[in-house]
Parts: sequence; structure tokens; C-alpha cells
Amino acid sequence: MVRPPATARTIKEVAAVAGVSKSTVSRVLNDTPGVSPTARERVRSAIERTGYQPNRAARSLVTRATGSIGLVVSEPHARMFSDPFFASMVRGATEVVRPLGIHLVLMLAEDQRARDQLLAYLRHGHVDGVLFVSTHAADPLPRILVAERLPAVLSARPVGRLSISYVDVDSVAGAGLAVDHLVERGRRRIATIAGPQDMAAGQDRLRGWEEALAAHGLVPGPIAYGDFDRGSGARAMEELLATGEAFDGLFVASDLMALDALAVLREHGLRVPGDVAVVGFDDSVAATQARPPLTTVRQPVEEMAKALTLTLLDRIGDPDAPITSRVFPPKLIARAST
Amino acid sequence: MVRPPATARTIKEVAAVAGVSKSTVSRVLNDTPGVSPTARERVRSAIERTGYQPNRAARSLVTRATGSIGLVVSEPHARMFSDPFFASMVRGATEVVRPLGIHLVLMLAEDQRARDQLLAYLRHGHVDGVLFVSTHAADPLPRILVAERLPAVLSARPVGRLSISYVDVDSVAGAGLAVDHLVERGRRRIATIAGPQDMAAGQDRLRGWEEALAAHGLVPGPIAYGDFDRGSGARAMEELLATGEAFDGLFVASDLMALDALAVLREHGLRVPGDVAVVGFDDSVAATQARPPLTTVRQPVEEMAKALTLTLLDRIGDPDAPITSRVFPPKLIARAST
DNA sequence: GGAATTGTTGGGATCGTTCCCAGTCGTACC
DNA sequence: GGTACGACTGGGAACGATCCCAACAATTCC
Repeated sequence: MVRPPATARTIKEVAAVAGVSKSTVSRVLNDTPGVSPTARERVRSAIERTGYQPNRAARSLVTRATGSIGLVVSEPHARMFSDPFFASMVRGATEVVRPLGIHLVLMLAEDQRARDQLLAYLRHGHVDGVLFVSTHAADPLPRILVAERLPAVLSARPVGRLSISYVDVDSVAGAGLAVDHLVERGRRRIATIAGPQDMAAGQDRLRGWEEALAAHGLVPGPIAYGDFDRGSGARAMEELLATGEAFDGLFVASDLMALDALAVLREHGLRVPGDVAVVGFDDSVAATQARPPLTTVRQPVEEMAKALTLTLLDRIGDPDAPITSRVFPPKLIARAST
Repeated sequence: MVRPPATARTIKEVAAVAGVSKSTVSRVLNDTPGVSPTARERVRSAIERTGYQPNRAARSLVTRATGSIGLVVSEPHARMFSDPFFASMVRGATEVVRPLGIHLVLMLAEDQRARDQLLAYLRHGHVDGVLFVSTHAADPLPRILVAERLPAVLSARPVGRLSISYVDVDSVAGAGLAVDHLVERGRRRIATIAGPQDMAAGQDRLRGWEEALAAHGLVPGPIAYGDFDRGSGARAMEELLATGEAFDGLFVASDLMALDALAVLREHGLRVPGDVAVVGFDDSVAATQARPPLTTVRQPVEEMAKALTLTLLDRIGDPDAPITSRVFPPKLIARAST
């Protein structure tokens, strides 16, 4: 029996401690069948005692895999960071990846230059796959990654035909929750500020609103459109008020636009929720900080992130794994604006 | 002359194309002296033409460096993400690291379990160094990293005696800017909501307020204390009003507390900036979304992040590099609250 | 003119894994 | 009792870089 060194740095040292060959240790490490239970146990114990951890670089060199996955944030000005969506995304992904010893490498693609560099980088196999996080459904990067045959998954439904796995929240159902809630609160004339209609989320949230109203036997209130972002909600709100149509409930397709709407309503001397009850979408930080705090629709982002990461790992393990999409149910968070 | 392959995957292929040995190619890659200008040029051209990129794993294996640095976010609940501070930090670090081909690996240490796993991970040399981002000056992790002799740098002045390089913003000067601005706006009775006095930033911002008032020959207004976080500002604001002392200017040591203060002022029927002009600190997203938008003190975070990253790279290159600290000047961002 | 020096170059060992291949041992079968 | 087969094991060749060392050529010096 060899005296165990304080820490074993190589597979050879572990082998010596366990009294087997390095091949056997390697087999145990990789869960390869064909190792006797005795040997397996001896190796396990040796690894345990020496605190051995395999050398990533050496392993990488022969397996041609890096043990890293890229977290690509493709968003101008990294607006994304100020969204709890991103924080939860990272937390969910980390949770999955940490016990496997896989690295989560942060990659920004804020402008064209960065995007080109990033692409060259990805092409050179620096990561085994890519978690793509973006709110812009029209982003060209996912399509390129698919064409490059780099395993990639998306954090939202892609626009157009694209064979890539993704997770998303059920926006139609989310808008439905918002309408149901407003109706429960006694509102009957319900308006909406919709998102851009060239994005899946924009379309779905409008459709969900329409369908839910129909289900309740209610006539749709006035509609105005924004672009999901701060600023566009104010214009849309002014438009709604300018129609002259009365309404006592309002579903806004994003929290940021809802914040604008709240401000405009106040400027016009309308009380929230007294005169108009308002529901947003996203459950962003801004929602809690709004005055009054905003009732909104939350996505189970952390759970979605875990699912997304597992999907990517599957795909890395088997590049011909079938394309999957998982759509998660949203949840209504009631606050003081309704 | 060998026909150049579309892409060279190994140093040997590049060598063949350039008509030299792999040793010479390696020398060119690593900027080692002792290569004739002719050979150097031939190699450069071969690399260019073949689009060769060295294999990280192979290089890592022999140099014993990973080419990755960890971005450790040690913050419960990743509150950090919702701060533009973090976004700018990442952008600055990325900017430095990308052209060098170094990976930025994201690591969360939200709870004790994660912290333990992270530590084990770092100990095993998975990264060459650590960029430590946290708002909690009392975080125990930096001290541990220093003890482990892992190159690390901090994004804020550490509390207590700790031989670690850091960058920080000049909080004393920042508070001074806030006071100067209030005085310019004609305010003479200036109160403050200070941060926790067991944190460097809390102490400095209070001191800056005091010193600036003295410089203007003004008597300090009332003081109340919060913990920088949301919620604590409301209590502090109530305290200030309860003193009965009149004031027409208010410096709050963080934007989040300032938001609370604005709400409480409004509840008491006080107009901002009419009755009280308010200045925050941090220039967080919340500042722009406040009503009225908050005048605040901004840190040059991106520049700080670049400096911090360069410091870390220095330290990785030479573990005995001297400990440095750089303190950056803040900037006042005037909005509607003053 | 020979030795020493300098500048440049190439060959080969090495890093720590994985994985292929050959070998050993025990058991079952004819 | 010999052969075949299965389960298990160990040795050694990769993987693609770095870097040490020896070889070589051209120059300088005595």
C-alpha cells in the first residue's frame, strides 16, 4: 500500500494510491463499464482521500470538448442586466452547471464589432455550446450559430423558421391571467397597450388579451401599440386616452411600458387602481418600485433556465438530439395597481 | 512551398505552410525574441492565411495557466444584477479580456453551500485569478482568496486590513459634489440619510457631506441612518421629519434609499424639488425611473472595471506585483429632483 | 586561421488525460 | 484436458502546445 500523498494532482498518483493502473482510474472517472466492484471502490476511496480533481486541460486535449458553455448576451447596451430575468437565468443555469464542473463563460455581443469577434471565437470551438439570451427575437446570431452547427438553445421562441430548441413562457395564457384578474376585480371595459407585432411575444400577448375577453363575453377596449421599451408606453397611453373611449382596466404587454402608462394616467388626474386598474407583464424590478406597485405577470425564469441548460447539455451530448421547445405557464403577481 | 490548407488546426500545419519548424511558430505566437524578421513575417502571414488559432487546452496543459478569470459575484439573491453597476463592470472587463482571448467565467456565491463549492473550485486552479464584485465590504471571501494566494482584485475598498488591490470611487468627493450642487441650487439647510457606518462607503459619504458643508460655511442639517437598501430609507426619512428641524436640501447615500425618501416626502405633502431638493448616490436604473427622476452621483464604472481587470492581469503575470489601489472621481448627474 | 561568440533554428521531451489494443485469469463447454 | 470465451486489467500511443538543448551559420576577436 502506497502512502497517500496529501493531494493527488494526477491520475497516476491516484492509481498508485489505489494500487491499480491509470487506465482503471480513468475508467472509474468516466463511469465506463468493465471495472470490478472491488477496483471501483478502491479507486473511489483513493480519489476521496487525496482530493483529486482531473486536469481540465489534459482531458480537453484528448476529448476535444472544452467543458465550458457560453452564455451569450446579445443585447445592445446590456439593458438585459437590469432585468431580474437575466439574474434568474444565470442562477438557474449555474445551478445545473456547477455540480457538473462545467464553466459558464460570459460573452457579450453588444455591437457589430463585438458580434464579429464573438463569432470568430465561437467558431474556433472555445465553448461546447451556447445559451443564447436575448429579448430581441429578430437577432441574427441564433440563425448563424445553427448554420455553424454549434449546439445552441434560445431563451425565447425564435421568429421565423429556425431549427433550434428553446424555452418560453406562455404569453397567450399570461395575457389571459391578466384579463381574468381584471375581470375578477370588477372591470368590464379593458384596454391594452400591445407590444410590437413583429415579435412573437408582442403577437401572443395581444392574442391572449383578445381571446380572454371573448371568453368572458366582453367587448375589446381600445388598443394602442408600443415597442416594449421605456418611452413608447407614454405615447401609447396618450393615444388610448385620445380615443375618448372609456375603460376601467388596462393590460400592458410589458412592465416598462406600464410604468409610462402609470405616469401618464396620473398626469391626467386618473387614479390607479381607482379609475383604471393596470396589469403589466414581466415582473421586473421596476414593477415593485412603481407607484403604486404594479400587478404583473411573472415567468418561472429560474425553472426555465434549468430546462434550457439541460436541453443544451443534451444537445452537446448528442448533436442529433431532436429539437425541443418547452413553454412554461406564467403566474399572476397581484400588487396595488389593481 | 506547401499548399496552404483552408484552415490550420495545429502549429505543425502552420509551420509547414510557413516553411519553418513548429518551434519557430511557437516563438512567434508567444512573442519570444530570437526569431529573424524574415521568419517572423513568414509565420505571421501563414497564420493570417490559414486562420489558425492555438489550442487552449494544449497550451494550458504545459503552461499550467487556464486562460480564464473568474467573475465572482458574491451577493445574496444576486441583487447585484439589477444594478447598472454590474452591467458596466462586465462590459469593462469584457473589453479588456476579449482581445486577449481570455475567458470570463461567471461564478455566483449566493449562499453558503455555493460559497463552499466555489472555494473548492477555485482552489483547484480552474481560473488564473478572480475579479471580485460585491457591494458587501464585510464579505469573507476576499480574505480567504488572499490567504489561498489566488490572484484576486476587489471592486471596492475592503474593510479592515487586507492586502488586496482594489478600485473604488471617491465617496468623500462624491458626497461633496452632491452638497455643492444643492448649494448652487440655493439650498442652505441640508440634511442627509447616511449609510451604515461599518462600511467604508457609508463612512466616506457621511464625511464628505460634513466636510463640504463646513467648506461652504454651513451648519449641518439633521442626520438619519439607513443600510443602503430599499426599505431602510423610509424609516430614516420619517426620523428626519420627526426631528422637526427644517431643511430644504437632502443628500441620500444611496439611490435605493433616496427612492424611499421621495415616497415619504410625497406622503407628507412635501414637493420635490420645490420644498426639498434630493440627491442620491450610485446612478442606478431606479434613479431614472423615480418620480421625479433623481439627481445622483455616478461612478465611472466601466473605466474602473477596465483598471481593475488590468490590475488582475498584472497580478497573474507577477504574483509579487505590488498591491495597488485606484480611486476614481465621481460625477454629478443632474435630474429633476434638484 | 582557429576559437569564441552571437543569432537563429529544429528536434524531442513533456504536460495529464483518454482510448485502443493486447494480455491475463478464471470459468464453461465439448 | 484443451479450447473458447468472458470479464477485467495495464501499457502505450495519441492530443497540441511549450521550452530546453543541441546544432548550425555567420561574425568577431586574438
